[in-house]
Amino acid sequence: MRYGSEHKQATRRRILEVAGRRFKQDGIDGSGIATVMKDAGLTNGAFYAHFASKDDLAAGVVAEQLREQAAQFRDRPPGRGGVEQIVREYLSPEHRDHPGEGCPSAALLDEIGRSGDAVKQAYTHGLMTIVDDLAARLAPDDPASARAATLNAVASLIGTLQLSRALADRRLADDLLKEGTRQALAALGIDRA
Amino acid sequence: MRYGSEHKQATRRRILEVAGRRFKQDGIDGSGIATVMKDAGLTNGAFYAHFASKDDLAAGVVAEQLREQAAQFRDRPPGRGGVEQIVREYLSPEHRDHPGEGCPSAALLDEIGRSGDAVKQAYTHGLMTIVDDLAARLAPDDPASARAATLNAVASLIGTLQLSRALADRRLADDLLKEGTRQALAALGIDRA
DNA sequence: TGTACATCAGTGAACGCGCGTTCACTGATGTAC
DNA sequence: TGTACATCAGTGAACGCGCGTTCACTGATGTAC
Repeated sequence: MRYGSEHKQATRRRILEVAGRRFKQDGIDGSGIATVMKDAGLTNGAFYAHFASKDDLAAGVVAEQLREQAAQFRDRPPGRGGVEQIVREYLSPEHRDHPGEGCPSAALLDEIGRSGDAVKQAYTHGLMTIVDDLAARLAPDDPASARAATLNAVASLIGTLQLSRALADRRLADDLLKEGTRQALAALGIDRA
Repeated sequence: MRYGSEHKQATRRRILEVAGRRFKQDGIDGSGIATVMKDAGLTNGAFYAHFASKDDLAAGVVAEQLREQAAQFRDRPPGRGGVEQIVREYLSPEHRDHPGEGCPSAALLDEIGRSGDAVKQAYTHGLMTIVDDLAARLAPDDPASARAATLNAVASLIGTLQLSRALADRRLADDLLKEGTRQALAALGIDRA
């Protein structure tokens, strides 16, 4: 079946999207290609017309997920107000309870750390784009100076969300999100009015 | 072959130990039971004389790893000085480069978040023991008051180490560890002389 | 003290299953004449 | 305008392999007599 010229790209995008959700829910190791393709409404054989290997897919997913996250962050109100909103939503119980729709870093960070160079490169580039965007909001006159502190704050957010997902005690997890929000806003120099 | 009464316990401990190293290096999903048993000098069939399932092993590994980590932390100098030492070693390039010998939280946190209740319970109990020990060092007169801030600081340490492992850029990863150390010590109220 | 037996940690083959990957094939569509 | 052909995204069966788990069996040792 031959399709229009934009059809294949659309399919590729659909695979990346459903794979992103799957990977974030079940892990990369925990997700099979046949399942991903079924989610995309296709059969397993079609996969290799779009990606060279599962590793290639993982790199593509990581890049695409961070691109989407960067775009979502850019849609927030400008300046520090937008950062405050990002932090509060990031460390919300809703985000904790829906990893499939949430941050790729929180869901996949230690698997990315164990992955090959292609995945790590894609991750590093994607994350630093987000960090630079945030630094520009926090220190518009000299974003470079805020880069290190921003990267560290991002690491804290990721660790806090992950930990809140791993705790069996709901109250403890809720308290951690609240304390994390307070500390993150303070570390970024955002004080509530 | 029948052995002395303490033999089986020793074998169980050996399996937990090698599984801990494997899991931290390759992930839980990424480690097979046959491989773990071979590492322990046994064949696959013997596994089920010690554990009910792979999940049961995972819960045991998580508990044991955190017990060991708590013991290591208790061996440090007393009070805040010990905490400073813990933070500096935790966020060292050596720790980043040897996940198999390092912190179970940093290596496994998002897999633990996806695990069943038994694993999460074991994790929560083990981690809170460590957090309470640290809080007692930081606020000997009222450890309960320091609990939330300490838990949050631990989350930050974990996220920072994980992120430094996922970055493809060595310089960036090194800088993150340094900035993370600075911020962690400040957040815990430990100022250098 | 010497012998027969019970115990049980560990062996190793086998189970069904899903994995990542390959490949001969299909068939709807765009293109050439 | 109508027909023949080339294209190529997607199908679905098959590949070898390692997974978690089961189980009949082994054989060195502790125990009973």
